[in-house]
Amino acid sequence: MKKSPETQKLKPSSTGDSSAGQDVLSRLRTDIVSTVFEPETRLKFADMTKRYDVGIGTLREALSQLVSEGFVTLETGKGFKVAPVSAEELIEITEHFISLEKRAVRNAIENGDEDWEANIVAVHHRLSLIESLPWAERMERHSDWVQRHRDFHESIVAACTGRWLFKLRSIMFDQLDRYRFVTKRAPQGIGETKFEEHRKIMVATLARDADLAEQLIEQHINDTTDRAIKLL
Amino acid sequence: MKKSPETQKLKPSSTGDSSAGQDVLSRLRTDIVSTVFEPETRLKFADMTKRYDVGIGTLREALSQLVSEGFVTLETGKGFKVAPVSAEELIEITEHFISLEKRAVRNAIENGDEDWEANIVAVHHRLSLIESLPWAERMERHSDWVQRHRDFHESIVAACTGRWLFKLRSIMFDQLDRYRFVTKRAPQGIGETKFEEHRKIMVATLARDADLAEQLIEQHINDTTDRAIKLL
DNA sequence: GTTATTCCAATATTCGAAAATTTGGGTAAT
DNA sequence: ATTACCCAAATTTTCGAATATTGGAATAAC
Repeated sequence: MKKSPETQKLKPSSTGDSSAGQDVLSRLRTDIVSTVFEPETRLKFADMTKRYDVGIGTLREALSQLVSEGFVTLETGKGFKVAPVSAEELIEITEHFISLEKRAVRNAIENGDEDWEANIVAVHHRLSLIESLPWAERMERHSDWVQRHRDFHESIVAACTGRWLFKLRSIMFDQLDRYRFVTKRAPQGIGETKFEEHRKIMVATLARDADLAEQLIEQHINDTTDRAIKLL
Repeated sequence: MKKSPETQKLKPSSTGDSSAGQDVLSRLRTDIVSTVFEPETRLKFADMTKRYDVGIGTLREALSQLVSEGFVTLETGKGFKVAPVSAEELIEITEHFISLEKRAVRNAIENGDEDWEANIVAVHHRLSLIESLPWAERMERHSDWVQRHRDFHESIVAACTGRWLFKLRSIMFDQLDRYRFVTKRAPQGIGETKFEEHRKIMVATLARDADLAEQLIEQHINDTTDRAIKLL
């Protein structure tokens, strides 16, 4: 099983633990978030082994982790399915995420150093490169956007000293990503609004204004969720 | 591979999805929580397959889930290790658990029905059977106690309607369990105190007194954590 | 004596064949 | 027409052999 060269794709803020099995986990998660597999879809091994070119065992291992993360459900004997989505769940996830993210931002602002600041600026720049693109082009690179958007919000709270606070907010963020895909079909105008919101969040964070940063993030997330519910 | 009859062991409040693979996950988690494997211990497949009498693949699948749950770490190529512990982490986990549990209890008290109440009483009784035992005997059945203690606290918040609130509080509870084992070496007197605390929590919950239940739980958890830190 | 290299044993990782389970449909009995 | 039962196909679950990787000891080079 030769590794194709494109595996070497850059992963800026990722842990960097390359491995055949970890790759399929990552790809699977991205495919679910990007709704390549719709909610409730049965994930059959026969199809999957061909799509990802790995053995049944390896696939099973990746799927098992996604069960813990809440992306996939497992009924013994019936196999794996993509977890369902609902407006109700979106609302709850949003609630928890905002609560955790606000604490994480405050913590990060208190503890962040110069490297943290520099990374935010760098990652925001990468995000803005896609967000300032014409709508059609931006849509083509949607999966890139998903990754960079995640990186941006993560960079903001990267200096958070609470390991579990960070972990819990990341779980919730990944879940929100599942719902965010809906806004992919949103009208064109939204793009610019989000672009501006991200910039404001960055500025407030770098200015160490925790109150403002908290407030902006809360608005930013609530706004996205409201829009998503209407399109759900 | 014939299923031994004792597999039919009763699992009161569990999901009830019996399966060879799920069993080993459950057993493995219990063993880690019960510190059968000390933190930082390497989890070698050669030993494990004999201990749990399952294949490598099945074991790997269970370990993968435990990585997501935070009990185990995985360094690619180097294998699985039991996650480390620290007083710092214990404090943070306690903080998050109390915050989540308080919300979950209040929610459960608002939404619980008669079945919920009946289950609490039943599960508490099972717990009390062990907790009222002489100290020496109780220690012998420590792993039973771990399970029943978990079931008790879970039954209290079982009626919580927030699926993710319940899930997040469960993640934190399981993590706390890892640290609770330390109190296994605590002086004898503690047992009776905890016994009484559990009873009070049950009574307050059944009386639908959310404020009191919240307060009792907070004390109960903080007390356990304080004791654990001293013994760490 | 120290550093670098090679090799080997121990271990982790991956895979697909075999066993066990579920699903769907066809047949017979009511 | 409806239910119960059984069989066959499809699918999941489990396992251990085959492969790849790591760590360290023995040897060689400096």
